[in-house]
Amino acid sequence: MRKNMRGRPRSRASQEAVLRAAVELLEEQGFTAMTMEGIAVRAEVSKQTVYRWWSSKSEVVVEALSTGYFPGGLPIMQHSGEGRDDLRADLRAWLDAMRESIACEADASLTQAVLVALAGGSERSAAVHEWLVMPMREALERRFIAHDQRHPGTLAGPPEFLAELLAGSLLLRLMFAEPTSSQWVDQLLDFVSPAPLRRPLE
Amino acid sequence: MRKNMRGRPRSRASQEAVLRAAVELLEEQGFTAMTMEGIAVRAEVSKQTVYRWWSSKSEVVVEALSTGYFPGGLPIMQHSGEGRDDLRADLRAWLDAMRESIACEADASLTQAVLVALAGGSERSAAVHEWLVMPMREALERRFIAHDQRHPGTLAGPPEFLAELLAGSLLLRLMFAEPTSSQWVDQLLDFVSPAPLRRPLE
Amino acid sequence: MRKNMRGRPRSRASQEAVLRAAVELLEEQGFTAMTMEGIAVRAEVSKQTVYRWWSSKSEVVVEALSTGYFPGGLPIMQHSGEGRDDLRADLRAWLDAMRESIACEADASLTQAVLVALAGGSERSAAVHEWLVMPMREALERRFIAHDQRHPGTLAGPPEFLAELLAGSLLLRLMFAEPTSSQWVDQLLDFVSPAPLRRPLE
Amino acid sequence: MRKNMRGRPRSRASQEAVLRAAVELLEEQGFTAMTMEGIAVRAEVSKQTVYRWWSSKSEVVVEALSTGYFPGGLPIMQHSGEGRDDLRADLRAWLDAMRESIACEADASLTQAVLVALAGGSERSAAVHEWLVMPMREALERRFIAHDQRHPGTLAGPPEFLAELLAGSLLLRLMFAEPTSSQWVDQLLDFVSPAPLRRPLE
DNA sequence: ATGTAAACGAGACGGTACGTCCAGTCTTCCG
DNA sequence: CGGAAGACTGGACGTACCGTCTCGTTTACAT
Repeated sequence: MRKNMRGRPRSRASQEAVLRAAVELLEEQGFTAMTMEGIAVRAEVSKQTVYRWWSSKSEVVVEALSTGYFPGGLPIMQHSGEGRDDLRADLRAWLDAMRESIACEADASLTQAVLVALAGGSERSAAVHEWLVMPMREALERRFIAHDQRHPGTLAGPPEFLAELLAGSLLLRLMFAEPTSSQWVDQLLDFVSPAPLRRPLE
Repeated sequence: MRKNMRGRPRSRASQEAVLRAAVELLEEQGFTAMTMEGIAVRAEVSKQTVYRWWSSKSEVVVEALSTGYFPGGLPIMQHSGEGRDDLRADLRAWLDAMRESIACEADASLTQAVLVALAGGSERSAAVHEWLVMPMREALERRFIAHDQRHPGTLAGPPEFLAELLAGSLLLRLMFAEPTSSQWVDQLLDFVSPAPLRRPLE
Repeated sequence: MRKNMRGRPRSRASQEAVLRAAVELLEEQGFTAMTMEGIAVRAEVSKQTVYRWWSSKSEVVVEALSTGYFPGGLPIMQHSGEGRDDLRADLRAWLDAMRESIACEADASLTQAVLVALAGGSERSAAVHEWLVMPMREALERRFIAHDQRHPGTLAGPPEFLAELLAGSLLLRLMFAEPTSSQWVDQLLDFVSPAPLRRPLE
Repeated sequence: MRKNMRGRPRSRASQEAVLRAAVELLEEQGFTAMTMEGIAVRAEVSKQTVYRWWSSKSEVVVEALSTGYFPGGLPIMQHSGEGRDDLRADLRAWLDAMRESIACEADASLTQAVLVALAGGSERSAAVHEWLVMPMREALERRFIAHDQRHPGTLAGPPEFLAELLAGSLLLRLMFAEPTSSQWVDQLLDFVSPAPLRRPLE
């Protein structure tokens, strides 16, 4: 049984041009300053075509960001490798990357843009939460769980809590462009995994 | 040396009416939907009078919130009293209050509104950070410090870190209306002060 | 020599549906308010099919009206019959019918619509003139000529002039929904044929 | 008792610029092609200012025309002068002027524009009738009455009828750009005032 | 008491973007 | 190929606020 697709099919070129334009303008002007009209002009597409597929600015932005048009994206926690399992090193690498993101104008404005995008209503709120907050939280959580399995009892608390606390703190700092010092990172590392790297020294 | 104050003095009534109107509209419509024009109408004041004293919507909102026109405000951590010093009980009380705030539509939308208000520029960002984030963080910090002085070594980490992590996590949950369970609160308590209140009982 | 007619032949059903829809919408909404899109929808025909055969709204309307889809049409002057030749009676009958048309909302708005349809350019102007003005003028003229042949010298002026003046006056009244009284009709009759029917009575 | 006029007064400059722009565009593009947006741009006025005072294109045009922004206007019947009283000469002069108007592109398109303007509704219809039809009719009527008083019994009919018939015929010819020959004018003169130039021959 | 001067209300102004509508064209599939 | 469906560009629509600008009015201090 085939599906009967009458009428001119949706133009992939237009769709992509809009999302690309949205990200460009988001970086250049920020969420509040960018306009639907501007997106259409930049994408060389009629305004009607934008409104046909997205009903608001935030919908365009959310789709653009959540389908990978975000140039780079926030740093995600990496696992150090097969044989190695150095949580402390992995965390430090990630926190350093986050430190750059916080200092980076573009990243900060993108985060703010996303926040503004969610201000409209709870539907959007959920989308943003799923796209911005959850990935960071989950990446951290997976890493913590892995570490906990290999070195039981060396974490300061349940993996999901550590993940949530860390994510919350970092996102808030990102939002307010509150820089993180290397000292702060050290303290954080000690806090999350106090034992594993200290005990050997004893 | 006297200051020469010619001309009609600023009307306190107008000033208050504007701030009151701003808060009302913030609750009713959210930050994005409310307008300077709407504020003027609601306050029964001419638009020019609003612009004479505040140059933008976010300035009005920030002043309104930071001078106490915020109806209620977020719960703040209380100290259990002179003789007593039960961190666990104080934290639980505060976390329960936060749980209600998170569930409360008005509080969540106000928090979102405030966060959005900062999206415009870094000047505002600082004001919001100072008004919204710092108070929570500092209240927690003070409490943790007090506890640490009485019961050294029983905190899971440096007071300022615990404060920041907790504040970050809670604000993020508030922002996204992510509810907190009592189970979650229990785990959090165990996490923050694992030993001090339990071990002595053993 | 046969003409080679390849492909699917033009659908008569579609053509008629379009013209019918055009007249319906003309009556319901007037010329300005009706749209090509609306015609297509009402006729249950694709927009392209409309554009394939008519290049503009006024073309559709003009064809619809000039091929008899006009419901009713303006009253036309009748000849009283073979043996009889009462110009005065015929004129009175026709003027009474026109009086009703002028009072009739639908007729007036249709006339206005047709006039508006010509506003675009001179091509259309000619078509409308031919369809709306000429018939009335010619019917009157024929009648006046017939009368003049039987009763020479009893008309107030050359037949073609009387016809033009009458048609002009009546169409203008129709256009502006300016009602005609029976008194006005009397005066008009006296004016057109002052002597022929009165003097003999003296 | 003074009238309290609060608020910034209406700008006469803007008002005039809009009406002037409307007439210019009417001549250049015709009624259908001109747009509210175009009027605003041409008048160097914001679109909102146009809509503040006129709710539609036809309102602007009608006001522009009825307050004298019409460049020239249709020719009006003149009285030949104090001592003289030559209706025939006056009529001939006016009909010659009308002949030029009919041939003139600008005049014809203006007349058509006015017609289109009235198509919207009966409110406008009345305004147009008052501005376009009545003046012509009344000027003719006044002249006929004057002539009738001096030379009773020399007119082909009641002054008001002659006026209406003439106006109707001429306006319809103007509308459809149907030219008038000098021969036609002669016949018309004979028709309107059969006696004055005929009787001497008797 | 009488200026003088700033704050006030009212509201018009030039703008910008909104979100909708329709004109025409183009692209795809079906009969 | 004709026709139905419907996406496309383009541009005007009428509205909502923006932030600025006159106005006439009010209110307090300074003569």
